[in-house]
Amino acid sequence: MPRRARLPRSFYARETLLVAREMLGKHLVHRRGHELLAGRIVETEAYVGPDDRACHGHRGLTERTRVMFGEPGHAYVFIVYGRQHCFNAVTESAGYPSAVLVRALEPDEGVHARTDGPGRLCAALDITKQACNGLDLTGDALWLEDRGEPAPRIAATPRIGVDYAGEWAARPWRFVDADSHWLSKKLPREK
DNA sequence: TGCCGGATCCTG
DNA sequence: AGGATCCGGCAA
Repeated sequence: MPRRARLPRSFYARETLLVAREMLGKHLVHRRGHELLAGRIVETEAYVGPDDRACHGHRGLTERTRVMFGEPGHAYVFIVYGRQHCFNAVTESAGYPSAVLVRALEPDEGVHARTDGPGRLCAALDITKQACNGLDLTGDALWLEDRGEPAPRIAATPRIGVDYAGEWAARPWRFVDADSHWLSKKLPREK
């Protein structure tokens, strides 16, 4: 069995909006012992630098956001509302806080629970802050892979759950596979 | 040390 | 529509 083609660090070390779009259609894979838990990414959000009021890095470097300020191609996993874990891939360059949140997957290998929503997909893939925050995405535990599938049709909307961010909340930095049935929120109906 | 808000989810 | 739930960040 050939080693799976993980996305290289150079994939992540680029403009966050571009990475967020290109992550659609890639597969997120978590190795848990002998089994793999995986899903096809159908929804992402970009969090872009210290000026973005919705980005955790906006408030500066803290213990919670340390990974986000580090090298690209690492997992930034945090806990919200006491119970939900959220998975991000760190982007751009060290010192610049930016990441792509994965908000929904289409389940494939080993996954039976719901994967629509950032907290649900982490539960379904057994991604936790304790075990996964800071993991190198070019390593053997947690990674993204390109299976050579055609790029999906992409739609952009404002990000979810960041109304506190003022004008930044309106920016269309949520990206979805426009043809997916596995999104965390429905798209506005097409004309 | 204490308080407050949150990149969500579930129930009713 | 509203409550659960608890950690991190900041003020004191």
